[in-house]
Amino acid sequence: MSAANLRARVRAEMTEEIKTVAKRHLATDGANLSLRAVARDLGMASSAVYRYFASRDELLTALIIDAYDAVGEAAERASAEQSTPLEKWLAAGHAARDWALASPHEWALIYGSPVPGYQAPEDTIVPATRVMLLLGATLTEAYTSGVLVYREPITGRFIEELAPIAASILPDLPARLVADTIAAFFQICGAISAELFGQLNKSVEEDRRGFFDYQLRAAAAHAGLTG
Amino acid sequence: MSAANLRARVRAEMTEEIKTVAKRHLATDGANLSLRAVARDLGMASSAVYRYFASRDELLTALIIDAYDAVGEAAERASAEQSTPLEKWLAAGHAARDWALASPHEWALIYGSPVPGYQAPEDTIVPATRVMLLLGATLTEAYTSGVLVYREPITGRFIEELAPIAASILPDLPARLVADTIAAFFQICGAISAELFGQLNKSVEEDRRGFFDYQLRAAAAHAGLTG
DNA sequence: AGAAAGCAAGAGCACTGCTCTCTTTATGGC
DNA sequence: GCCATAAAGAGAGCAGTGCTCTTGCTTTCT
Repeated sequence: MSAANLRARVRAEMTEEIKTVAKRHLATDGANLSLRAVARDLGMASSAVYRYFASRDELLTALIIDAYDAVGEAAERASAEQSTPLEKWLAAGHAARDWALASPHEWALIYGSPVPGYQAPEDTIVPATRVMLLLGATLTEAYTSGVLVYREPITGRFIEELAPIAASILPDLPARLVADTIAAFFQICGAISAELFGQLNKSVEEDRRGFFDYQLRAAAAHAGLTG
Repeated sequence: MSAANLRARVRAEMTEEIKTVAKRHLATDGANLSLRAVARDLGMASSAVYRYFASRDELLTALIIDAYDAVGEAAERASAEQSTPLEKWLAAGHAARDWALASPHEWALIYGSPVPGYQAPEDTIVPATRVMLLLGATLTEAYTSGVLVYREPITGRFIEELAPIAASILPDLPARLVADTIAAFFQICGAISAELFGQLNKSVEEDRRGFFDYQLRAAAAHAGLTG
């Protein structure tokens, strides 16, 4: 083992350990993560943590990236186990919801209100689009295979704005379906956040999964995916 | 003026003044409201504020109630100016979005992630449902007047759970349309939050209103309201 | 008028993010 | 193998936070 790599490896392990403890704190104590408390749990001085993360915001950013990746991977994995586009769509949505229910504070970190003065850095936007791209890919598969009933193109300034970006990210999908992908993603996030943040106060308690499924299918149907 | 009422009136004015300053701080400094900073702005000791609000959470709760009322009133006012159900629906949605764009931090307070250990008290749930009830009333009008094309009832455990509450809140609406009302409300909140919290990173910049309108109409159409 | 209640101020506690200085330890060139 | 250098940790300290407690003062009620 080259001695030169030892420092770097120890540093990487320490960084990971800080994130792990921070996630545990997030899960138990909620969103107001205390750097000092994390340091205390690790048996080190709070100032030492600053050797790894320049600020509390930087630690949060790292956690946000991990969270995006975690939901993304959960959705992709669940989706991959299915065969038809609608099944993939539903599996992805339910996987995202399951992940959110299991890690509510991490969900709040990424899809709740941004932390006080926090400004999302560039590093976060790529992992952030992972779930949305999965939905888009599912629609693409349905569209190209003819399973999806495509109504007609729509017009509007937002469609013109969207078209160039759409062509580079989801090249085989008409602009309307790209708009539908984004809208569906927002709808799904909205449904999950609403459930998680207590918006459906007692109106549905037992079969929240069923209600979410209804909304998931509605979003799919609006894009023409009825399976 | 009875001297007995003087105290109460002064107290009410002071309470209002604290809320006003707190809202100003919220608008400029973001969500991490500092009670001490508010007190400083009012030229009083921080401990004096505790005569009016038992804790920071209680102040936040008061601001949350005001915010719910403000969106609710904006939506109701805009809706009342229209004549057809679809027009009312769209007006309510756009009014909510306009309010959110004008008061992003207050929107975050009510529809973003709940503050750390914050648990919504009972006082907030009535004003919180105001916008949703408006959507439900609009659908009721469309349904009873025959403008709405009602497909067929659906089944599901969540519908059974919903039915009794639905009957007491929106008595003239079939359970399916109550579910659609809630789903539409979640979708609209999701669309607004996503736009506000930066989820549509540069994909749509100029015509965000148009994209929101598309989503609003999609939610209406799913309930059978095409106007 | 006197007792009771309401209000404001200040000090203080325990906590936070963050910076600075000081000491120890590991690394890389000679 | 030695030694300057860079990295890492520890501790003190600053300015800020929510909240409590005690101390006075003022208004209200009896």
